[in-house]
Amino acid sequence: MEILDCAACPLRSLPAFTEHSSEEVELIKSIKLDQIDVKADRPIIHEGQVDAPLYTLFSGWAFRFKTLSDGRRQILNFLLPGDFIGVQQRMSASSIHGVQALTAVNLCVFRRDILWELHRRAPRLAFDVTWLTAHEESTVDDTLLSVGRRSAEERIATLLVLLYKRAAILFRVVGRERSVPFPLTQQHIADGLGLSLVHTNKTLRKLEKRGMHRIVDGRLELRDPAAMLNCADLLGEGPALPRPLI
Amino acid sequence: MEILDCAACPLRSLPAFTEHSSEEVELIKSIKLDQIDVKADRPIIHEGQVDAPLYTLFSGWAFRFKTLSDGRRQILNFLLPGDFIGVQQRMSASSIHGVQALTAVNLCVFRRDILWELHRRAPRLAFDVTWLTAHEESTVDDTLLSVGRRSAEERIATLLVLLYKRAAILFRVVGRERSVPFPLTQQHIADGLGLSLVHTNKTLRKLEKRGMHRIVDGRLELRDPAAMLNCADLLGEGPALPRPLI
DNA sequence: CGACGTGTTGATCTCTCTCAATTAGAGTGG
DNA sequence: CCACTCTAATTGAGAGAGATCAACACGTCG
Repeated sequence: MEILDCAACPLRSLPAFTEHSSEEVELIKSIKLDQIDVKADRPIIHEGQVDAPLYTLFSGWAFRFKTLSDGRRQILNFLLPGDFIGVQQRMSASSIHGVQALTAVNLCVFRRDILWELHRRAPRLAFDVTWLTAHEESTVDDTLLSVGRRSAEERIATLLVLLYKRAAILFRVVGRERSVPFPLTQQHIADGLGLSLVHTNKTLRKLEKRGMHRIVDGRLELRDPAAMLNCADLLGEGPALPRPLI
Repeated sequence: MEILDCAACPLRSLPAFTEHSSEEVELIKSIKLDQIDVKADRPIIHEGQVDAPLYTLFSGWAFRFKTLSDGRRQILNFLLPGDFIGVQQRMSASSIHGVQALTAVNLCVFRRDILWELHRRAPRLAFDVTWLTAHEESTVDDTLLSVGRRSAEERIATLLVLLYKRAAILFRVVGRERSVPFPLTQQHIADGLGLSLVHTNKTLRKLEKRGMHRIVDGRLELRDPAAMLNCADLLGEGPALPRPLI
């Protein structure tokens, strides 16, 4: 893919995102190194990698994860367009996670020292980075609550509702379409919720038979949003809108 | 307690923390509103509270948590002196967590709009805030890995090791003392690891009988650090040092 | 002295895991 | 065009880690 001009970035024009000043866009443009493609299921950042650059996910889905030495894997959170990748690697020496493409993705690549430069030259953008970081943490908090205290049914309902909401904002629902893109395999769901693959399948099937949702052709449809919300014990937790570095 | 002069802050002089310039200290001083005490087991920030100020934990232990509507509670992470409290509340409209004192604590209170001011006037300090936020997220990441993929034994070993390391840095081990302060009840451990109280007790007891640790009089001693590390599947994950806003 | 919080232990119960086997679709090569 | 392979989804059966229920010990405190 051709390197896009940040000033014409189509992502930023989505209703989900707030405005940048033209100087800010210029700065972003000046620190953008490249724009790259990564194929589905390929690593973006290896677990333990320390010299990774910073990325903004431009298109496609990805996820952050950690693994134990015997291979058990936990997905920490899912990344959608506009999400920032690599702040933790820059900031913390310890406790590294990997990032992997879930679908084919396209990434904007930034100089790895931009964080400091941003803080010096564009406090507003730096503020946004802090915002995004804090926001990502709150997502992990939600997942931790699920994995620690919710039953398998509740966990899955929660995940489906939250991902549906995020996807619905980013991928405008066309016409009377009631479904959103949903590229996760059941293995991804299992690894994201601390469940086994088999139990994930059975639980998913149970919810589907109850008429609560349907996953077909890589799309998710919430057929009974009320029941889903109820099962998830999520009341009015509207997701806040991130301000991506784009 | 008397309001301390930031310039003379005893916390900052600990080897754990890096230097601030005198201008930075002046700025911190100027945005510091107060210094308050909160008794053990008392809320610092209520779940759902939106107008909370920002705090730095000056002394004592605290924890962040979320609860489900039926009362199930998940502790997200434990807070020790130097930790920052309240960034998420400021940044994200959704998904609020509570913060509660675990022991009696003393907190430095900052104006709630300092985040923006910091970014404008002291980029280096703002950078530190981003650092702390990212670092706190990596802590939650570790816990999520534990809760999602580790057995009860492994979870407890992991928690004990990580808390021991943090506490050992902050509360210098006196003389040939091999123990660190450890104010958590078994209920806290259970809520932090997604386990039931009973099972937490039995697992703790099992590890203790194996000679791996001892918890007496609010202090934790790792009697067999190697076995602990091995059980935790933690190899060389030295905790990075935070730069607190103090 | 009784109430309460914390820790301890035994006895069940069950949710979730592990093992195993089958189906269906997509890709590959001869 | 047809074996062959691989991945993802599916379903049944049995096993087990951890939950729940219940009782009791101990120290602190009003």
